[in-house]
Amino acid sequence: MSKIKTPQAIRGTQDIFGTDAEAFAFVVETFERVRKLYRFRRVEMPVFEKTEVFSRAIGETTDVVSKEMYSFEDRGGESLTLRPEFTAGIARAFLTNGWQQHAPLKVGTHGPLFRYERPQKGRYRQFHQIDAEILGAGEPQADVELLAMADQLLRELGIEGVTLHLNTLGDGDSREAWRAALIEYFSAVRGELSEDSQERLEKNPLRILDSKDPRDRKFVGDAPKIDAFLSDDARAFFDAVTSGLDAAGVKWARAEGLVRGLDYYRHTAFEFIPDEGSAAAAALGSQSTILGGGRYDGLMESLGGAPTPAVGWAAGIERLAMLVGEKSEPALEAMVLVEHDDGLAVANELLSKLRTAGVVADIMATGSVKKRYDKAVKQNPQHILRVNEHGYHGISGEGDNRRIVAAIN
RNA sequence: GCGAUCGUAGCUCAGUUGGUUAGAGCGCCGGUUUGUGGUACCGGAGGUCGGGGGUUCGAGACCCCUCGAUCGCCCCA
Repeated sequence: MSKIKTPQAIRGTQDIFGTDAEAFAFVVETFERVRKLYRFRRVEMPVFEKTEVFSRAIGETTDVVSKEMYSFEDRGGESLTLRPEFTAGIARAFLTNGWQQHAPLKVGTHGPLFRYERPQKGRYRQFHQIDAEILGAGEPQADVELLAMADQLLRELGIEGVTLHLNTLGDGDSREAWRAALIEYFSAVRGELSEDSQERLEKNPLRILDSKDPRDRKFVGDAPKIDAFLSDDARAFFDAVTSGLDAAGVKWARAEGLVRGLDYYRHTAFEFIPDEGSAAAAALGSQSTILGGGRYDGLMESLGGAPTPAVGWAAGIERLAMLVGEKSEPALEAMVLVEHDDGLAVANELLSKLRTAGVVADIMATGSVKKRYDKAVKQNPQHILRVNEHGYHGISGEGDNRRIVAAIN
């Protein structure tokens, strides 16, 4: 018999099991419940799209597109890509399916995303997000509702010590003027910046603002602020968002340095980040953003559609699952213990009745009688139903067993 | 893409300055003793020490490469 080598899992993928899987499911279930409260409609999206959907929407120069996508040619020679995010695909669907007729359209979804990155705590190559978008809504009210939903979700997940960091990038003109000012400002001290930021100066100068490098931090404080470049409209928009949040009881903090890495963002940008020193911060390590998003009014045009305002956010399920605490698997209410194999038929009948009645039940029917009891007890059942060759002959266990008794009679 | 640490049975880990048949606990399988559901004990299976090269009389221990994990940088959810 030749030795077959077991193939190993692909780097950066996870096999989630037990209490971790329960925490994962808890996040998804809570999201689904809150989603319905806010009347976000469920959508299911393809896991892959034509590569251009992402390259055009997200931006060719972004790290996500330039070095993190899983792209391949299908048998027809077409370049396809495993989705690295939800937003671009949802925007494409909005355009190709004529969802304009439903605008403003609130949708939510969840599922796996793929990014070729170095795996790390809270960062995987196949990871999972929950996602909420409001398409075709240009009013600040949409931003407010979306953020209120995110805030409620985090509360219902029982996650504490997390703050909404909020910023505005202004409209397209504001953003460009600010960007130009930042380039001018940082170019003057170029030689003193970190190597990373010297490169960012070319590719994405906004990102210098949230650099962690002390060499950069020195200059960030005095860097030009977006507020100085906001048009009156952009300022009014942001004010409407913040006053709406206040009215909705959503706590937030202004974060002037907060920017987004993807090209399509305008106006509102936000991240929910654990407070320094909190348990959540410790649990997440350096991958600290648990929910992030913003307004992407320019995205539809980049996909060839009519100008369509939209806002959205996404949150990493793995990161949220790390914060929701231990989620135990459902308690075993009734264990049917088969003391003799001739009792199997009776046992199966009992099991059927129990489960039909909604009782969490399992069966133990292998090994010696002693082993059966030992193994059954280790699963910590609330009650044990004994079955032998003569049939069912009793129930034991602490506490109320009326549901169980009623189910089997 | 860069850096640091790490990789021994299913799991958690020991394995002294390189030296005879690689160990423990838990788990698993079998049994004994108890016990009319949580005990104690005995035995067993299971590892080409992540993989590949090299140094050496001899390497799980040293060197190189590679794969993977973990944690940072970067990026992002």
